[in-house]
Amino acid sequence: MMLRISKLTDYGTLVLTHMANFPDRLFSATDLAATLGLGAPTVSKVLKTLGRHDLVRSVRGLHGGYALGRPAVQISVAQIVDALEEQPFGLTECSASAGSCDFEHDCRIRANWQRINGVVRRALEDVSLADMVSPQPMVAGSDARPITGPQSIKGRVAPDQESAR
Amino acid sequence: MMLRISKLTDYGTLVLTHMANFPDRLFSATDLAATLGLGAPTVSKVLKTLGRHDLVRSVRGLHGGYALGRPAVQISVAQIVDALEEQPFGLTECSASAGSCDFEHDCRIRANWQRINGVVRRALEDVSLADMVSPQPMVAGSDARPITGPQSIKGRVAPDQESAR
DNA sequence: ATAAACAGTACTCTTTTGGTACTGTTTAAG
DNA sequence: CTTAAACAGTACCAAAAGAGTACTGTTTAT
Repeated sequence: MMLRISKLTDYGTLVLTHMANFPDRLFSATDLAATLGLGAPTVSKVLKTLGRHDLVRSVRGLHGGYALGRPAVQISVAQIVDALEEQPFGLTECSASAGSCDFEHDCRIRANWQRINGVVRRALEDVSLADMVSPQPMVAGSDARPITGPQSIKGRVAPDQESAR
Repeated sequence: MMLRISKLTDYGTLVLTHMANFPDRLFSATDLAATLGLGAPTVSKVLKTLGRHDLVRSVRGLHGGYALGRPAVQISVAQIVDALEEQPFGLTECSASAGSCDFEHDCRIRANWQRINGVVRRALEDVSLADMVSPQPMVAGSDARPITGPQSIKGRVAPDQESAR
């Protein structure tokens, strides 16, 4: 069960998306928790972390609360992921296995993983909080498509590929 | 520490890549383990799983071993991931949180995550084992690009997205 | 002064992973 | 027909990561 974002990150997008709907209001953590059906301490934790990364702005004291740190258009999913999964980002750690990798194949593999990382990364960067809120971004007919249930590609992999190069 | 592939999957690509270098040989699990510096039982486990998904073919008995189940060009990273992370694929489970999601925002978020999933998925599909072995595939000018170190987008989010297609 | 909120730390419980052990089953070779 | 080298399958264990909670500050409007 991998290649998943953590629940915390999921909560983060939930919370932020909700807040993006009312850009002017100030939300208390308990408020948000109640509205979204999450645990109050959990939401608190998420907000605090988001605050550390300037994705939300906090107002302390009585009648305090949280608001987005900047306009929703300027917050990408990638940034949310970065904030909540304290990690340099990357599908592989690749190195961790120490002396297990640089035998003969001198890790051309790593280069390829980095390329894949790049694509994934961009996918996350290209979706903003504002997109999450507004009806149908779909940004150009580009990536929409029946990508939803691809399981049996069998034989049609690494597509046209010969035409390229 | 998420948005990572599991080590098992990492090992899988390692093993398969190595095998792809010698399409004709038959590799024993212990052989591969020794060559790649991994634990023999671990490699065995990985190979068995890969076999269940027809990514490798096994020959039993003395002098038996494993070979690729089909040409390296027809094996995508997506397929390896699918095989080794028994999971329907998807960055979020989205549903698991039961009654925590469908309040007022009626999950437009989910739709967006699915879109992101699609992009990620395609990135994984577009890299084949053959690509891992050969010098520089880079598929076509499409997804390649200076994607390597994007961190500070700040204010430039959800861009013009491709014009292409 | 007080109460409602954020801030920070530390801890616990559960799940998932990664890895190992053990017991079959198959088959070439002597 | 016995043996040894390989795959096949199951079950298990230990370590790490996630997720959530509790508790103790600090700030500030009333």
